[in-house]
Amino acid sequence: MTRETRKRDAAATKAALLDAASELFAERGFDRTTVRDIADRAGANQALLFRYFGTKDQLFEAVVARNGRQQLAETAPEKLLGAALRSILDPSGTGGAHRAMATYLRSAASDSASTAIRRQIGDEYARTLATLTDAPDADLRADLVMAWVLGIGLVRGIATREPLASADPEHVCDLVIEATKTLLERTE
Amino acid sequence: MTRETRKRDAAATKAALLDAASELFAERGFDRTTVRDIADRAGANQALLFRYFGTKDQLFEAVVARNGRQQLAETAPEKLLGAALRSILDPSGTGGAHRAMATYLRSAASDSASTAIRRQIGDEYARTLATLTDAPDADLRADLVMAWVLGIGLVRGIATREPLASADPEHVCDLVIEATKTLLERTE
DNA sequence: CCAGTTTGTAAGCAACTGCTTACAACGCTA
DNA sequence: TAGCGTTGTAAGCAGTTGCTTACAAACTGG
Repeated sequence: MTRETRKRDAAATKAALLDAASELFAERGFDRTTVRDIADRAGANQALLFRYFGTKDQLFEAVVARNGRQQLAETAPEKLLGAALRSILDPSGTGGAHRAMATYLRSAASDSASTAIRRQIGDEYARTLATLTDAPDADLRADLVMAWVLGIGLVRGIATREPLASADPEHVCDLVIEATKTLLERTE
Repeated sequence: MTRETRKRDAAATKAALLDAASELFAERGFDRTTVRDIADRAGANQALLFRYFGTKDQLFEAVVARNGRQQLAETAPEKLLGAALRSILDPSGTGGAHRAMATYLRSAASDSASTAIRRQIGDEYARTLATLTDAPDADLRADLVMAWVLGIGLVRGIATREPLASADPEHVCDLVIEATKTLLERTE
C-alpha cells in the first residue's frame, strides 16, 4: 500500500486513485477537489489519473458508482432508513454509507456529467424506501423521506448547525422515524 | 434601470451588483459563480465590484444577509414552514424566500468566510420555527424541520428527482405539514 | 474655472484549473 | 538479449480565476 511497494502496478495505482478521489470528493465536493490533490493523496502522477479514467467527471462517476452500490447492497429494505440516518448521524462513521451521502451532498450543486450517475444512485435508494408504504403515491413519499435524510446530513455535516450537529443520534433517529411513520402510514 | 440611464450612480451600481449576485449565487452557488459573470449581468465593471464589496466572500455575505432578513421579516412565525415549503416548491417563485433557500443550498459545500453569515441566517429561521413547539428539545426539532425543508429543496431543485420535482406543491405541503405535526406535538 | 474627489474603464498579473505531450524506466516475450 | 508494450514522470499549454493597477471621465466645492 505504501508507495515503495507499488512500482509498476496499474491495478493498485488505479485503486489508490479511486480511494483518494472518494475521500476528497466526500470531504470537499466535486468543484473544490482538484485532480492534483487526488493524485497527490494517491501518491500517483497526475497524468495517470487521466490515462485510467479519462476525465475528472468520469473519475467522479466511477467513485459514486462504486460507493453507492456497495452501501445499498449491505442493508435490508426495512432497515435502510435507520441505517442511512445512523450512518449520517454518527461522526465516526467513515464507512461507505456516510461517504456516499456526503459525496452526494457536497457535489449536489455541480451539474456536470455526473448528474446521471447521481440520479441513478438516488433512484435505487428511493425505490427501496418506496416498498415501505402502500400509499398510492409511494414514490413521492419515498422521495420525501430521502429528502429528509439528505437534509439532515446537510444541516448536520456541512452547515454543522447546533443543536442538531451534536445531538444524540438515537434521539434524532427516534424523532424522525416516529414522524416518518405518520408520513408512510396515512393512506390519504 | 437600463444601463443608459445609470451613469455615475454609485448606489444604483451597488444595488445592481447585489441583485445580479443574488440571482447568480442562487442559480449556480458560490463556487460556480464568477465575479466576471456578476459584473456582466449587472452591466458594471468588474473592478467596481471589488471597490464596493472588497472581496467575493464579502459580496456573498452582503447578499445572504440582505435576502435572508428580508424574507424572514415578511412572514408570521406559524406560517413560516408553509411559506418556506411553498416557496421552495414553486418553481415560478423568484421571490426572496426561494432565493434565500436556494442560495443556502447551492453554496452549502463552500466553506469560505461566508459560513458565519449562513449560520446566522439559519439560526434566525430555526429560532422562529422553535416557537411552534413546547417540547423541551424544541431547538432540535426546529433543526429537523429546517433540515427537511432544505432536503426537499435539494432533491427537488438540484437533483430534480422525480416524482418530487414535478409533484403538486399543495399535496407535498400537506404531507410534510402533517408529518411535522407529529414531530412538533409529541412532548416526549 | 479649476483643483480634488468620486465613478467608471481597460488591461493585466499571478495563481490555479483540467488536460496533454514527450520521454524515461521497467518487465515481459521471443 | 533485443524488441516492445506497459507504467511512471516532468514539463507545459491554454483557459479561467480572484483581484489590482493605471488611467480617463464626470461631478462638486471653492
